[in-house]
Amino acid sequence: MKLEKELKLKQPLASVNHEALLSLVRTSTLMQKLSNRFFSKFDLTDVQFNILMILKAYGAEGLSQQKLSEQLVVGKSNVVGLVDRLEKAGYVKRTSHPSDRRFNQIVLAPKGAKLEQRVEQSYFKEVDRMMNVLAGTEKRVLIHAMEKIRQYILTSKI
Amino acid sequence: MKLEKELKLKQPLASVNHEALLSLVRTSTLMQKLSNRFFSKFDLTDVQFNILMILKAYGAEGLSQQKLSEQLVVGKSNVVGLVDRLEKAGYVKRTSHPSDRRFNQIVLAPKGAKLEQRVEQSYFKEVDRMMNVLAGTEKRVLIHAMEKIRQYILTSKI
DNA sequence: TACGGATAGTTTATAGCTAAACTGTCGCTC
DNA sequence: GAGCGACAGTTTAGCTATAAACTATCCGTA
Repeated sequence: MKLEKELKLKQPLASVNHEALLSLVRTSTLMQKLSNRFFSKFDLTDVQFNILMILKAYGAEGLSQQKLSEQLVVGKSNVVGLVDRLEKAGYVKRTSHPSDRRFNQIVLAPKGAKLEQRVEQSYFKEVDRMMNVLAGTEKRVLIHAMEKIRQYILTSKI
Repeated sequence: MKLEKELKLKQPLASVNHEALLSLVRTSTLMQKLSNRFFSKFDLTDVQFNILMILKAYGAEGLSQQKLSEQLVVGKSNVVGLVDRLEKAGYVKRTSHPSDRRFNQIVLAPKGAKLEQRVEQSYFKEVDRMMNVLAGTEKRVLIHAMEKIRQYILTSKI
C-alpha cells in the first residue's frame, strides 16, 4: 500500500526525501513489531535473543557489560537491567572477574545456549522469507544506500 | 563502513538477507538516535513532534486519542501518557467531547503550534541533508523495497 | 604509601512501548 | 425502562532506552 494511505495522512508528503525517510522508519517499526511477535513465542524479546547470539559467539570467556553495551550500541546503564532479567531467567551467568573486580563476566548458561539453538533456525528461516520479497539488485541497492546514510550520520555529528 | 565491522561481529554475516535486514535495522536505529539528539534541542522527542504535526493538520476539531493511536500506530494505552506529558507542557489541550463523553478531543494549543512552526523548517532541512546522500534512483528503489517488505509483513500475520 | 584519575557497574528519574484487565459511557434491543 | 454489548480511555506490570549522579575498584605517580 502507498505510504500516505497507510499512515492515513491528511496532507500528501512534501518531498521524496521525506517519503523515503518515513518509508524506512515505518518499515523498520513494523519489522520490530513482527520480530517481537515472533520472539514472544519463546518468551524472549528481540534484544534478549540478540544478546544470546552475541554471547554464543564469545563462548566460555564471555564479555564484560561494557563490551556488551558497545556491541548492542546502548548505554551501559541499560545493560544492567538486561543482564539482570536474563540472569534471573537462568539464560546467562554473571560472575566477577577474578583479577579485576571492576568487571563482570557475562557468559551464556547451558539453558540459554539450548534456547538460542532452538530459536536460531526458526529465526533465519523467517528472515529469509521476509527478505526474499526483494530482488537481488534491490538488496544490494538497499545495503549500499543504508551504508551511505549511516556514513552521513556517523560523520555529521560524532 | 562495512556493517560487520561497524557491529564488531565476531563472525561474518551468514547471508545477504540477514545483512540487508541488519543494515536496515541498524540504520533506522541510528536515525532514531540522531533524530532524538535533534529534537532534544527543543525539549521534544521525535514522537512528540510527530504528534504536534498530526494535530496541526487536524486544526480546531482535533482528534480523539483513539484516532491518534491509529495515526501513530501505537496502542491506545500508550497515548494516555503521551498526551499527559504534552498537556502538562502546555502544548495540547484535552477536552471531553461535548455530546459523547467517551471521547477526548485533543487539539493543538497555541504554545504547541508556535513550537511546531519553529521546529518544522529546521526538521525538513535536516531530512533533506540526510536523504540527499542518496541518488534519485536509490530513493525510488528504497521506497519501493520498503513497500514490498511492509506488504509482506501486513499480509503475513494480520 | 597515599592520592587522584580513569574505568566498570549501579541507581534514579524520565520517556516510550506492549498486553491485559478495568471503568465509564453510549445505544440498541427486549 | 433495564440490561447488555461495543467502544474510549485508564491503570498496571513489564521491557527497552536515555542521561546524570553515584560507588567501587584499580593503577600510576608523586
